[in-house]
Amino acid sequence: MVQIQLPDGSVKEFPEGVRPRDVAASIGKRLAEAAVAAEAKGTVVDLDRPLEAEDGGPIPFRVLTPKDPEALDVLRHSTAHVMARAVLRLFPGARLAFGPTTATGFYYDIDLPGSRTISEDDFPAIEAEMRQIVALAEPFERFTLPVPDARQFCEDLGQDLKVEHIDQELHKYGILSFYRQGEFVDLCRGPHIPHAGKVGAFKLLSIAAAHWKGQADGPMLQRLYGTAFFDKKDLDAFLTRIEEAKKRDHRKLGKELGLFTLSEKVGSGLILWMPKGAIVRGILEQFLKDELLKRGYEPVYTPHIGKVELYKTSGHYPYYRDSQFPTLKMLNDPAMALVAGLERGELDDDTQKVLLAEARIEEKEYWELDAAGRIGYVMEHGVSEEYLLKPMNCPHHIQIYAAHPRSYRDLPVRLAEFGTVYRYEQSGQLAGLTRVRGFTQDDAHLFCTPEQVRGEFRATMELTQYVLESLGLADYTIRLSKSDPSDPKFKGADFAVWERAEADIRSVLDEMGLSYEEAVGEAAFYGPKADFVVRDCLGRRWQLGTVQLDYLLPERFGLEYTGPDNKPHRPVMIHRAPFGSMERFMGILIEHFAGAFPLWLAPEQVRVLPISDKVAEYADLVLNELKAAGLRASVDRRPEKIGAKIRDAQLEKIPVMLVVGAKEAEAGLVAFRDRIDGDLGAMTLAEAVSRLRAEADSRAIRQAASPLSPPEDVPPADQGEKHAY
RNA sequence: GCUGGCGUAGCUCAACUGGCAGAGCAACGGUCUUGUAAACCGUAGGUUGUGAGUUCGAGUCUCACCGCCAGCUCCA
Repeated sequence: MVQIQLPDGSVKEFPEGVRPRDVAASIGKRLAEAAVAAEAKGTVVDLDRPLEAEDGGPIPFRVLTPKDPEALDVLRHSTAHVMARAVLRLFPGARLAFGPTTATGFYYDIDLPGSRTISEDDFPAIEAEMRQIVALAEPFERFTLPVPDARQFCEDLGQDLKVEHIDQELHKYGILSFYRQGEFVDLCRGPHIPHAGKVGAFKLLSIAAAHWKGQADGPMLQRLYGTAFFDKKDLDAFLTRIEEAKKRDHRKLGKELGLFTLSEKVGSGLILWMPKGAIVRGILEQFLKDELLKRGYEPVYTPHIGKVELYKTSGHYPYYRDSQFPTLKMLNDPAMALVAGLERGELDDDTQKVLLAEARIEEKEYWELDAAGRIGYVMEHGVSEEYLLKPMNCPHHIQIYAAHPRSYRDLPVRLAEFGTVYRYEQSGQLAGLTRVRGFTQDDAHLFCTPEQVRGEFRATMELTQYVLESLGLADYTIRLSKSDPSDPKFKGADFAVWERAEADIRSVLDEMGLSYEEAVGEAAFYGPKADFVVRDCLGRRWQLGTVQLDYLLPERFGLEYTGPDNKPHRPVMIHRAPFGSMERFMGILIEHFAGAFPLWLAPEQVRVLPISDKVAEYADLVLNELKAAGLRASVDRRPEKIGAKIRDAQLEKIPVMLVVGAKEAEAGLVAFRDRIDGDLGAMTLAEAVSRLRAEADSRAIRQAASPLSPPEDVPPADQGEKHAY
């Protein structure tokens, strides 16, 4: 007998091998009809999967219906099978790779014969084929085979990617499961819905390429994305939400609202801040600067370039060579003379010989080259100085720390700078403000004693939380990024030190009561870190604020302080940036507010709207009062009707409009119109000003009730692979 | 960097299978003097991303390059 414990706590007995379907039926007919799958002992299983007795007492069990989120996941995975089946019908010879679900749908990686690709034009045909399959409502039938038979079976099906996967990964499981649906059979862990008829609504969303098993040098597969729901209404709501989310895209809003721009003539990934965007960014920077001064930081300024040796010492240069702009090379004087002479073609061999010697250039290879080759050779070897656009600020700040002897009494030293750094990101990776090639970090480096580490780390975490909360950004997760001893990135690291650092961070996070996920291998090469991760309007995850613990760079640069024992000690460094990058943060903030910044951040806070130019003089008076109160204001003097002026101000997302006509001019009033609450009626100018000042000074955040909940998360691939075979 | 898609006026988009590059909004000029989300009339605006090629003829077809978008890989 099998003992089954239902969600209400009651325990029922069934014969050995009873199927979840039977259990559901024993509870009620409607439940049995609605059943999609079941959860037994915390695992989601098919309705036909026999349940076996356990030693540990009754099996916790519940029936999953379309109301349960887990059921949606099962449905989507089954829909992925339906899609794969449709594709195999339309493209005979296609080879299947992986077909997992994601938080919002599913995809299947497919290799088409003859390097054919799928395009969106193929979607209607695939969807039509899928509809036919769904209409047949054929069951998903599970069967198992031992590895050798399973391997042969896949080979017979011509699914050699599956064969490869069995050879490399799955062989260790001994027995593998398959699901059959009509003529279609797929190696798959399951579980699945009982039959295809449960698929209420589905849609293919996009097509893109993906590498087989995520290996950059592996073959490219077609990744076909789709989503499915039990109910068409849910699908429609999902699609509407995607459309709404796209309207928040910071790239679209940034252009519409004149916040920033990009120019092909300047270069990809290089942001040009326009006046309105610069105001918002400037306010954010000032907000943080004020906060840092309160918290004992000292502002510093450092240049945009540094000698390449500096970054060789820090270790950044060798590690990130591929993602840096090339170095700036300065030639020594004789080398420059040599290049200039060669370009004019007027140097005899003797002169060249003399200049080569003066430039300290090895001449053996030189003479084998033609004139152009010689110029290149000299430019390569006659270098006196080589500079790098700084890819991060720490080495400069370290030099400030090291500029004079430090006592333990001076620590912690907290050096802060909005430092602009340059990284040559891969072209395909650039995206609006969120991934760029030049950006400004709200950077600071803390130098402290080992005893101070935990306190300083906690203080910086609290600062970051304060900053995010001040901006109404509550929807973030914290990621503890750790080392990975098997990753060459951490080669030569002292893992005893790393473990201590990771334990320090973990204990601070626990002490603060913060929940976090741990990410192995995500650490910086010099230390573990706690990252604040937020999502953009499309659900993509971005790292914003970060707090990083570093025992390595103080070592590499030989930093010291004198301890109470009058002996030299090594300080510990904390790298931290609450906003992360100003560019990325602005991008996220634009999307967060949908471009409608709260009063204290809005580029234009108030617009005075005269009813006609008969009150132009009064409008100017109002404007001057607003400006005198430190508010960013303008007057709309266009010969338009008031309705048009309101509409335009509303579309520009200006927080407050002050409408003035003859009535107001006569009585010294303004008609106060709020972007969110609408017409609030007439009030004195003084009243309006104090109201505005109060809202701005309190940094209040009011947002129009948004029907748009944040989009669902798109999980990292490793979380999405639960149906990986 | 890789795979695929897309580049037409400042913006949003038209232009049947190759056959005279167009509209709305914005801009500019004028009329109207306006009461809480779009007044009316007119003017101007283009080497169709760049460069080659095919063709009597290219926005449209081919190739290369540049840029953007999605995904993959990467991300100090």
